[in-house]
Amino acid sequence: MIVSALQRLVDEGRLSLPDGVPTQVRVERPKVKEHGDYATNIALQLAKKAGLNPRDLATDLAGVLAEHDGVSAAEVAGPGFLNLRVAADAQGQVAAHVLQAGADYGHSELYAGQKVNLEFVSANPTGPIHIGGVRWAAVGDSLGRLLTFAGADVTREYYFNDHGAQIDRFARSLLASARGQEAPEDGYGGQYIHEIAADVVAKHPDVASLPDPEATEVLRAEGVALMFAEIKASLHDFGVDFDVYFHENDLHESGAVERAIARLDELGKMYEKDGARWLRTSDYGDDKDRVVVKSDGQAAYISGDLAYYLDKRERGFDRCLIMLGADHHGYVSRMMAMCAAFGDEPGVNLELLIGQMVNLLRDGEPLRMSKRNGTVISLEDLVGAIGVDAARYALSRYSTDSPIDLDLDLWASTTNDNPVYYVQYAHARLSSILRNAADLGIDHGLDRFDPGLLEHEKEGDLLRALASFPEVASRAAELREPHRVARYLERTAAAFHAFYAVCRVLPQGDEDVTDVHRARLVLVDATRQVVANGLGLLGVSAPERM
RNA sequence: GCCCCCGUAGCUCAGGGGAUAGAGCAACGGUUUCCUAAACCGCAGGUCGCAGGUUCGAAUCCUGCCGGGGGCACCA
Repeated sequence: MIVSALQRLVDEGRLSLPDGVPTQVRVERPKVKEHGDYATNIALQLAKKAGLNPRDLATDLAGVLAEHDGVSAAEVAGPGFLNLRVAADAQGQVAAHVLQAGADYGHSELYAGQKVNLEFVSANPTGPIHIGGVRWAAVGDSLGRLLTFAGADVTREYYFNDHGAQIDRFARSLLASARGQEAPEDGYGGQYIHEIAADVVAKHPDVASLPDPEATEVLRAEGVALMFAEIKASLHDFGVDFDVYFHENDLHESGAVERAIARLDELGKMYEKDGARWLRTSDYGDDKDRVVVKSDGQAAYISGDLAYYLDKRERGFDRCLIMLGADHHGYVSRMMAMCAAFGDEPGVNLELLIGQMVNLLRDGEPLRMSKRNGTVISLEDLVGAIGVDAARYALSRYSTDSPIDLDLDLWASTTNDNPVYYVQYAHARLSSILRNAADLGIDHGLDRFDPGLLEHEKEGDLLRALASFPEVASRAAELREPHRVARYLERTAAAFHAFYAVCRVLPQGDEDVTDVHRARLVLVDATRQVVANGLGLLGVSAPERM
């Protein structure tokens, strides 16, 4: 629209642009509503090229744009901003769009046709999921929902690390417990070790008396299976289910690791030094090359990553996203280098999302966690303390770039300052109005909806909030930032509560039902839908009553 | 020493180059004959860590410094 207006000015000889008319003009929704419904800074950007004063250019543009249907006003403001106002009925129409789209409102085709692999949590099955992993469970799952909403074909994947030294330590810790001995120096402690060891012993009464290698093997296999089942169950209770549980062991047993290394060999990315086989990651920005096969012939950890990445690509994933904690940020450059070594594009085919840590406080003091001593705060502990909804919301509400301090006492006792209730309460209130309307037999079908009746300031605020949901959802998916949805919901809930305080929706007493009541009910219905859609993206429930 | 993240109101944090930097909590003062007061309204609170640079315009982008957190294996 603005492009054609510019073109018209040029055609009429009122404007000359040496570089031609831009094909794209950035239009944004201003933060302050006094600046209209849409605003553009195009005049500021083009003024220099056109040799005009920005305000004059903006004024000319405004004159052309104001003639457009659906534009109620075009104003020049500040140094040369152009603010556009949408006619009231066009704005009110948003509510009808929302109800027509229903649960799909906000859906986009941003990633249509793309297969996305989203790997997250991937905690080792050597203990319960601890608090750090829970953040990725909440954020990762929500990101999965967002990407699906943005049209991607998403596979949630859990990389199940059942190969290597940590599992060995786990098995030895179980053996020690089964024999009533102290946990090994480098092992795991804690109540869960004893419980799992006891479970295995119940199944295999003679396990403690077997020779070490056999006993360790039994405990490893059974213990890992039990631990894994427990992790899966607690994630499920948290509302997080994975499509694929990928076992690292399979990569080693199927020859996938050898194939990945052979592939890199063909590409000339490998060399031998000091009896080990190295990958030239430093050619692609890594600090130094990495050992893939150790001098003792054992595969180094990265070999599993190589094979795993290749496997994902061979399974047809266009984008592989991996969520990692800040303690793994050192892997980013080597993983990206690995991606490049395969001839792929880092940042597109492989993307690593680094999130900061979660710290727990009790009585204002940091809680020290130690796997050795078994002082872990698990997913169940957190959920037991504050509930699934509050936990998921609290963990998703902040940018993953910032560490969060969760004060357990605060979250457990004073739920009042928890924003999740603010949003959920809005949903309950909305549902309540709709229930009451149904009881009164008021029909608010769209055939009778007159969007022009929604002309109160607070109705406008609310409509603008509803209109911005699709953009918020796709932006959150694009930036991999679910917290934007939470913040959006808080803004929208606030707009609704403010509307509710001044705009009566249902008729009072013997009052007749008017089209204003019906129009407001459409708005309420639409708001409920948007809040429900948003909460759904976070995996938080939308209660009908509170 | 090198790498990553952060530094915005008393506290916890939003703010992907724009207009007067926002919200919740905490503090203070109001609002309920009627749709859920877990709400609303008002008031107050700021050198956006510091210094340069780019730009018509910087909390936002670049460089340096200071402060906090995390990480730098032929461990996994």
